[in-house]
Amino acid sequence: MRGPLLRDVAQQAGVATGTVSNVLHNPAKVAPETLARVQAVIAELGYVPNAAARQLSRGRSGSVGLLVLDARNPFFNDLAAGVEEAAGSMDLAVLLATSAERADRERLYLDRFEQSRVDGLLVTPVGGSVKQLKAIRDRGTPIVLLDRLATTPGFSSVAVDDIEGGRLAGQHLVDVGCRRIAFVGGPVTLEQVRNRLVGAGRAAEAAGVALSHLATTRMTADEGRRVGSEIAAMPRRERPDGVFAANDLLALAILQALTLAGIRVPDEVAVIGYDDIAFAALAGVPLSSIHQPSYQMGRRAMELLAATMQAGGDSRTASQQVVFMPELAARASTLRYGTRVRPANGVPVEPLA
Amino acid sequence: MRGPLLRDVAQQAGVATGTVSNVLHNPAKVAPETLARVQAVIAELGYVPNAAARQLSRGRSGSVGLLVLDARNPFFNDLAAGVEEAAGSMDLAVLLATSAERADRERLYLDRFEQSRVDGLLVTPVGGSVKQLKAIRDRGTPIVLLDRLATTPGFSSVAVDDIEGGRLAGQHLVDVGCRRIAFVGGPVTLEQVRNRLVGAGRAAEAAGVALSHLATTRMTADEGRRVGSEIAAMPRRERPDGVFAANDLLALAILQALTLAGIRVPDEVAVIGYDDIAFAALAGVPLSSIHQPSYQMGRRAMELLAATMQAGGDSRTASQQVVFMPELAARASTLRYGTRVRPANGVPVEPLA
DNA sequence: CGCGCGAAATGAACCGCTTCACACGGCGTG
DNA sequence: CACGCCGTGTGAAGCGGTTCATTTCGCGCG
Repeated sequence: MRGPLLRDVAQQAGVATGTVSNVLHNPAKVAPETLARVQAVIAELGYVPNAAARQLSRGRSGSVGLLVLDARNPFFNDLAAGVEEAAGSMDLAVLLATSAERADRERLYLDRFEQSRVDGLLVTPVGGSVKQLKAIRDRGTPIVLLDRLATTPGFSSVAVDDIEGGRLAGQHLVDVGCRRIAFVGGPVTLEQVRNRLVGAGRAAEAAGVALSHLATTRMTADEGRRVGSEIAAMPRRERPDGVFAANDLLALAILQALTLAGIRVPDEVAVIGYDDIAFAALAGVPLSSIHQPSYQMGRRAMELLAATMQAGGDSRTASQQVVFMPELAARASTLRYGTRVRPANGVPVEPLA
Repeated sequence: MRGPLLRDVAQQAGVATGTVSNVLHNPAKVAPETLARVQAVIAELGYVPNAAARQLSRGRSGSVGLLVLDARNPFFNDLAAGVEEAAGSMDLAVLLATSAERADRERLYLDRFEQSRVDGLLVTPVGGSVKQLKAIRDRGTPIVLLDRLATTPGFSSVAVDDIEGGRLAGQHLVDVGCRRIAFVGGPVTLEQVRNRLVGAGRAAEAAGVALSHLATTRMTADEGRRVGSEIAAMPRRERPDGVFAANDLLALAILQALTLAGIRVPDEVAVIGYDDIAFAALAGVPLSSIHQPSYQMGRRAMELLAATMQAGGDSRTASQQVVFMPELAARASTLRYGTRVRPANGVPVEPLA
């Protein structure tokens, strides 16, 4: 039941195996009529090259591994699309895997990738596997860290400035007149959460506005609903008049809980999220959010990786850190009547449709 | 710069290559102390097996290919998660790719998968590549079609009954008192859209209710907004009092457009979507939808594929069609005050093979 | 004491392709 | 006319594992 081999094609066409190989990869090096004949035989026999054999003899896989935290998160989907796009134009295949934020799965997939001899690796690290990453890199596989600033020297990375993102969100709430801001998110073991909180804190402090932190155990809709109801249940004068949620899923759930409780958004409470997923703009009250150029980040990361791969063979190239700036996408959930908002850096403010 | 090979490990540990291979795959066949010694050397040298070489000599890849239409669609994310879960428990790796509904990409990835000698293939066909799929199957790779009933004999498939889903949605709108229903979606070249429309048509007809079709060119938020505004702009007596959108993205956009235009949902217009994505329940007015057991579909498809793979080697097994039943998820966007809705039928029905 | 047996280890043959040193005319050039 | 070169082909030597028939050895048993 095994299919025809390259040597079967060669025999059938009356040429050497090397010639068939050339027909496949260097058509220019083959005389026109030979080429035609061989191609005909290939079609006739239904020959399908064996990728494993090719990889083995070539010594390169022609693919890169992409390990993300959560395949269901739109942010990572966009990121992956960007990577794929860039990889495609370089004739590289992308192997995608999800760690689901679990260290054991991260280890598993990193192992698999290394065994597959990927030419490069793009990783959003769960954390804790720095050692393994170093080992892989030291064995010769270029690695670019994603969505996390490389603290460890020797790694390149593409990330977005979460502190600045937090600051933007906090400043925006201040700008629309909030005096008691609540930051919702957690666990703080997540670097992103910490940084966004820090950024918001700076903006609040600078404006002399109070900032509280309502912790969540995870960033899910359930947790958002819970916190939303808690906020709604607070006595009016203690209640925050501005909520900054660490991601859009939380924000949307909070928004819903508040609305259901009869609290007017943005008049009584302004709400802003983070990530600017497609559904943010689709909410009943369109949700303000912090936009990250996820697609571009993916592209850029892949380009950076490619550069490292080129140089990587022999020279120890300096690592690069690319930091993207997040942007404010202001929508109805924060834009109170009569508020005037300074346009954020470059970004079109989108008031109601 | 090349890493240590299996034979280096063997030499260093003073054993034959076969023994090292056994240490890796049949530890039970190796004497305890030899095992320990070899493992120590492996760790010391940082030996990483070469997957290509292993695959070449074993003749199997230990992986399956999964080709979906759209990686950004939550439905496919869930499906993929189900596949991955099932595959994981069978020690199979999943290679994921997106055709983006483009026939050329479908061809490309099918080729790649076949060249990688995947042990099986799960495909949501774009359409038009039936021929290629047949060829691949005839060359010996088991294939299970996803989210589409296999019309071609000889293919197994896992799908959901879209006609029934359409009927459920239509019936629900009838049940909550709608007399003029609009179906929104397109293009009708998509089988799913056609079937949902047919199902809705049956329910409407049976109840003697009018059903119109507002066509869209694509199922995107933009198109939803457009149609939503059009509906809002209609004179009241012509306006539908129930809208069934072919997916949730459309539905959410319509919902938003109606709300923004000051039309009360569900009182003036009831809205129901399809897919029951996570964000449906998070909308300002929680969106009713038709739920598909995407995760289970993924699991089941993988199991079906595994069964085919087992049998596939020699016997020509009968193909199986598994059809899941969609379920109504009734929420605020259709539940008018005082309406009584018959509970939807309980459990997914799987007709046996 | 000789024999058979199972546990442990061996190592050469293969898996299917790419590569590359080399062969073989035919042709323009000095 | 001899030479070198170029356009075409050739085919054997790897690439790095797995497999399996075979060898080795210690031990219980008649």
